[in-house]
Amino acid sequence: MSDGAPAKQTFQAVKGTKDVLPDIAPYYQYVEEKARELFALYGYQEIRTPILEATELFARSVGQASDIVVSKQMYTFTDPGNRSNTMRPEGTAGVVRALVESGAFKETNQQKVFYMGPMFRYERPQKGRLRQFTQIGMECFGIPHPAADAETIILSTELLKAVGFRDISVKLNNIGDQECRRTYNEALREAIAGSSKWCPQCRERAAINPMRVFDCKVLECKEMTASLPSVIDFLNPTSQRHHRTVCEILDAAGVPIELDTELVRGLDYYSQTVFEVVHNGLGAQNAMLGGGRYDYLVEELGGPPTPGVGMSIGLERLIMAMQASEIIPPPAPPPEYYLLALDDDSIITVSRLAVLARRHGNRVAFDCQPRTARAGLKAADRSGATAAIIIGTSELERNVAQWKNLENGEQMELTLEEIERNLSE
RNA sequence: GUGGGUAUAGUUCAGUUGGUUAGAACGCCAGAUUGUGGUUCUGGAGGUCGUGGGUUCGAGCCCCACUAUCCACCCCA
Repeated sequence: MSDGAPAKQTFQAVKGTKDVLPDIAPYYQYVEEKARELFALYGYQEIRTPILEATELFARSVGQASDIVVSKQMYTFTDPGNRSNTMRPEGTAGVVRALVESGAFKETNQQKVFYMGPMFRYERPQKGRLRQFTQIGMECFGIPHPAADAETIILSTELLKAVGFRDISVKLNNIGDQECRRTYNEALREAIAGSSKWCPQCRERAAINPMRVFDCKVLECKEMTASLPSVIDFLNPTSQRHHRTVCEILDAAGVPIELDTELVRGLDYYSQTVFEVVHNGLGAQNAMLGGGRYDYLVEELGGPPTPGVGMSIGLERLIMAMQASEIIPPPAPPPEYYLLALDDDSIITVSRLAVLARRHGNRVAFDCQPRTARAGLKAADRSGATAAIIIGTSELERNVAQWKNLENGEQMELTLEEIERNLSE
C-alpha cells in the first residue's frame, strides 16, 4: 500500500468447498458418464433446476420437525429485491417444484427424471461432509406400485456395479405410511420414557424425532435400541404387502439386500421404503447413497397428490469410496502426436500442422512456444504420445520435419508433404 | 454450536534438551549431450517455519491469542 514490500494477497477456497483439480476430475466424469448411460437404459430423462430457490420451498419440504435446525444449515440470504433465497440443500424439492410449475403433472403424473449438480449445506465440514457437494439423483413420480421402489434400488446397485464396486449390499427398511408411523413413534416414546438410562440427547430425540435414537452413538443407548419395538410390527397390511413385494422383486433380480429395521429417515414426507448403501472407508459419514419413497411431498409442495420414490448419491463420498476400494477411472487418452518447434521461426509451420492434425481428429500436444529439443522431448515422453514431430530452422529450410517414434526411438526425416499426409489420417 | 489433532519448499514430511547459515525425498529448471526423451550423474531455483504477541542472551521448537485445516460430536434433507 504505502511503501516497502508489496503484500501479495492470497486466496483460498471458501471453508467447506473443494477444488476438483485435473487429477480428480476424471473420477467425476467417469461416474457421471456411467450414471447417464444407466439413466438412458432405464428411461430417465435429465432435468436441470436452478441452484437458487425460494427459501419457503425448502422450509415447506422439510416440514416443521427439523425446522429450526435445518434452517440454520441452509445457505439462505435476502436478495437485493428483498426476497429470501436459499441455495438448494438437496435436489428433490426443486425437481418437484419445476414439474408442478411447468404443469407436467397435468399431462401425466408419471415422470422419471434424474439430475446431477452441486448442493449446499451450511455445516461444520468433516470427512465426507462439505458445504458444497455434488449429488446425482433420480426421481420416479406417479407410481405407487412397489416395483417402482425396486427399480430405484436396482438402478442404484447397477450403477455402483458399473462404477466398479463389488459386494455391495443395500440396507433396506420400511417405515410405513403416516398412520403406521404415528403409532410407532408413540410406542417408541413410551419405551424410551420407560427407562432412565438413555442419554440426554436421546431423551430430546424422543420428543422431536423418536426414530433417531437408532442413530445414537452412545454405547449404552446402542445396547438398549435392540430391545425397542420394531417398526415392522407396526406396519399395516398395505405397508406389509408393499415391503414384501419390494423384497421379492429385488430377490428375483439378484440384488443383495440387508433388512435393517433401525434404518430411518427423519422427515415427515417419507413413507414406506427407505434404503441406503454404506461404505466402510468413509469415516463417520458412511452413507454414499440413499433414498426412499415419499408419497406426501408433491402434494405438500402444492401439486396434485402424486406418489414418488427416488434416491441420491453423494458424489464426493462415492469417489472417496472408489479410492478406498482402489477403483481407478480410465485416464484421459494421451496425445497421439507431440509437435515440437525448436525456434520461433518454426512456430507458424508447426501451428499449421497442429490445426491440420486436429481437424482430422488426432489428439495433438503442442506447447505453443519454442522448446529446446531436450525439454520438448522430455515433455513429449511424459505426455505418452507415440510420436514426436520436430521442426527447427534446418528442417524449415529444406521443407522437411523429423518424425520420431517415441516408443523405439527411431527417427526419420520426412518431407512436410508426407507429414501432412500422415497427420491427415 | 461443542471437543480434540495439525500448520516447516510446488507435494509428502524430518528437524535432537531452545543454540550459529532450516533439511530430505519426489517434482521443477539446467548441464553432462552447444538440436534429441525414458536410465544415470552433477548443479540450480524454490521458505516471512500459518499470523500476531510473549518468555529468553537466543524460538521452527516453550507460552498466549487469532486464523486455517483435519477428525469427531450435534445434525443429517
